[in-house]
Amino acid sequence: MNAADIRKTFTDFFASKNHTIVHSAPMVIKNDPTLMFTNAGMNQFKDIFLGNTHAKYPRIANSQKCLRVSGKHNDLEEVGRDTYHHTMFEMLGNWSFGDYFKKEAIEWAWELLTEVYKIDKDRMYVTVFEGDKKDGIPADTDALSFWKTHISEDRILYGSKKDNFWEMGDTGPCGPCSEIHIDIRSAAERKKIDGKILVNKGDPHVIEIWNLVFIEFNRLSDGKLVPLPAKHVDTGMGFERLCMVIQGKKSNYDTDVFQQIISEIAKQSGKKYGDDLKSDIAMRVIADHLRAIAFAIADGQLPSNNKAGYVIRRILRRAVRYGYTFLGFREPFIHELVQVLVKQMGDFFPELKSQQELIRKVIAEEEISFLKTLSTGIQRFENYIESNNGKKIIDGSFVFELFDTFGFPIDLTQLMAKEIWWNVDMTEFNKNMEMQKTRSRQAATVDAEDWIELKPVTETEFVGYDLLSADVVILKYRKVKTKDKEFFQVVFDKTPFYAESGGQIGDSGYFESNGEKFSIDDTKKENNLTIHITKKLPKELTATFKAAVDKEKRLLIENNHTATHLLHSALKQVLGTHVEQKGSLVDDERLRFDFSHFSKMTDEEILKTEQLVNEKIRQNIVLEELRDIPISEAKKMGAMALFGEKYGDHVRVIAFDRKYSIELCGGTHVHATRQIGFFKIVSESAIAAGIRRIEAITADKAEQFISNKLDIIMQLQDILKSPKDIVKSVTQLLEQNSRLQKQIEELQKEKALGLKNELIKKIKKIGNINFLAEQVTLDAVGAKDLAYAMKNDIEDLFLVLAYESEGKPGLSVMISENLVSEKKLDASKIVRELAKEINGGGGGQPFFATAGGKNAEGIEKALNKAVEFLT
RNA sequence: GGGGAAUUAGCUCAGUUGGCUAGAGCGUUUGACUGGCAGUCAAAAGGUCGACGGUUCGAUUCCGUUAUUCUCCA
Repeated sequence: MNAADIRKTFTDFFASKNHTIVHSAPMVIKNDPTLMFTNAGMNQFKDIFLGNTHAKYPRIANSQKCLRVSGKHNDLEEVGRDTYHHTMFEMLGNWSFGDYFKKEAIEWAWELLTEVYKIDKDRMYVTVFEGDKKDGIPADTDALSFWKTHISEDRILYGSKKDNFWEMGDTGPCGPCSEIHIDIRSAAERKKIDGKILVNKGDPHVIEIWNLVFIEFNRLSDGKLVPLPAKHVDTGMGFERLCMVIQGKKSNYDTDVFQQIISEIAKQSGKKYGDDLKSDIAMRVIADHLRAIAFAIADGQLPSNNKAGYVIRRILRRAVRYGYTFLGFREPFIHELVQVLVKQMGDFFPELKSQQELIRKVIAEEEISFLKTLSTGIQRFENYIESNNGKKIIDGSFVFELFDTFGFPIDLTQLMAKEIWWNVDMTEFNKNMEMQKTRSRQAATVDAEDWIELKPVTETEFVGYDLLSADVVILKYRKVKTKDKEFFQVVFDKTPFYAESGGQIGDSGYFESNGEKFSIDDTKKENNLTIHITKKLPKELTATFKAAVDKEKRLLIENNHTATHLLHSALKQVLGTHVEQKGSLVDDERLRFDFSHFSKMTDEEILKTEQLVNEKIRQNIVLEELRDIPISEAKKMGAMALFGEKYGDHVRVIAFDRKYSIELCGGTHVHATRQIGFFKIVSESAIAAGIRRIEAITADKAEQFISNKLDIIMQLQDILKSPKDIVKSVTQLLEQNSRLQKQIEELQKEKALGLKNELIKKIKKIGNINFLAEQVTLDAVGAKDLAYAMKNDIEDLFLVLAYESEGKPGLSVMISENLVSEKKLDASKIVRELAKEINGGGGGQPFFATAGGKNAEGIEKALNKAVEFLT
């Protein structure tokens, strides 16, 4: 069975058990501060388990794209070294939300594995929870007795809380779990050691294949467990592992999921997979990481310099690094593999296929930039070796700097050091690393107190589409302390405040009761919970409050959000249908829209886009809002969905003329487009390969922008005495100007020459030195110019110039270089001496120095004193 | 969220106890050589030294704030 068949068999099987098959949610997560990427199949159902949302279907099954780069079982640096860990993987799962429980979950898992996939029963073991005295939970005898009907008791093992009790977090839903393990070792090995002993011991060939979680408790913040009214099933089976088992391989990487990619890498590098451990690891790393990056980009997460985007960048860089070190790649190569991946997975994941070109370009760009990072790192390394000639040991602090600041991989540093028989001070390096870590940890501690619940928490009703103020009560609140801030998070039963989402910033405003008014500074969403941020709490918490959104600000935000939709459609018309939204920011000041497009927009294209948007604004198109319609219907209407939508069978559709703009969107919009007034693009730029960014403004901001520009033109016209053609007249002026400039320069030269000649006449010969100390009516720069000019003309010069500018006295001393060396004269020292007379200080070089002071009366004295330095 | 670094001519970058009236290579323009292409030589143009504020007689250089980018940690 090939991988595609195995996947299909899974979904078909659960469909036959009355499960609804849903799509994989995007791998990139928005609106959850605790998670950047989907790391388990259950993520998209988290709200249901938390009780924030109701389940739409009682039974669900799917294959979910997941990404794991850190965590207790998975460290990015370990992926590829073994044969069964991955960054990106598919998790097959089935769920029950308050429907079936342990009996069916166990029965079906067993049926699917043994009867459908025909896996040898003799190789399987299962584990059940042994109970925990501290928590006061008994052993999972239910699971045990269900298992006994399928498998002999000596193949059932007890697991501790660590392995067999699943918790989502410190608090929240949790429960015992039951794992199915499989032994894929050879017969000879199995004879030597009983597979039972190796379960959960890290043997790569005795592995967990399916985890069945039975969610039946809720853990409170004091650590107590209470039974849940509705019990859920949450299962997860690693797709790649399953393929390995069914295809009779010893490594995930030997399955058809990876082999095509690996053989392409082998071809390009001229090495054979299986020949050498190090190059094998490199090929596995690259094959794995390619999948992670490609899917992340397809889901809308581009590599960038922070947060989720940086995680993606690092995964890619790790792949480049392995290719560079172990396979000898010196040129970008990973982007060439994209086509192989798309050929293989593009059918089941159409998002890969539709964005193939973008994925390729983005990866290529990133590869180039990392290869550059490597070469600057090598340069720095070589400079260090040269300037520490023969030291034979590289300072830990230097290695750390190379790593921490310039991103040069530590293992490359070690490799390069080894090649020239140098050592690296790793103790010092690790010390630096440890310091960095503790510093970060300290800064990251957000001290959130427990939620204080005033009323049972239900879903907060959002009324902000229709109302800007509402009577609300507080459901719960908590105090949060960060390093330099302290504030409260408040949850209402309903709210007109829009929580930051989909690029639109959160509303601000206030809530009040009994004449007491409290500002709401921001509104955020956490796990579907709308959180209002305020600095102060009312005394009477149980009162009914009037919660009101800052109306003006909201209107401006709506202008920009609707304009974003109009722009999106306009771009598709002007540039083509390949334009896809890649990011968006909407606030009360401006809108920022990132989209896929491969070349710089021309001035005409920008103009055309603006014209189209403004035309739509003038048409005063009325908002058509379909608040709760099935996603299938929305798609039929042609709504643009972004990065694939999260599961949920009802969505909100926003249309401004169905033929023009129709999008799935949760944001707030104007009632009719004329409110936007005017739309103006202020910049168009590149933010990544194949991605462009437009920044634009609307309404009074746009009006202001235009009137400022017009004002400049009016002023110009005024200044130029209203010519017919401003451009022509300015051009003429510029020409004239440069002509005059040259004349002035000549005149100034003449004048300076005059001044210079006048001064030259005053020069006194003292010994063989040409001495002059004079006051001039120049400023510091003029004096400097003059001094340099004099130096060029007069040999053996000793010149002191004094001047007064802006009421302050200044001195400049210029001494010919030959005098400096022959007579050991030092303008710097001299000027400091002279400056005493004007209550000042100064300095400079031996041949030229300046000083400034406060006492202009002293100028004459200073000039008189100058002659003393000649002897 | 925290730490480090970078930002200098159209491009790639030099420029350390703060003072050499800011430099190089490539590119651009002009001129000469040549039948043309190309090339060689010569010359020129081009810089608010990211922005703002401070210290100083003087800041590209030191300090602070900010923007953008890079990078490591959480």
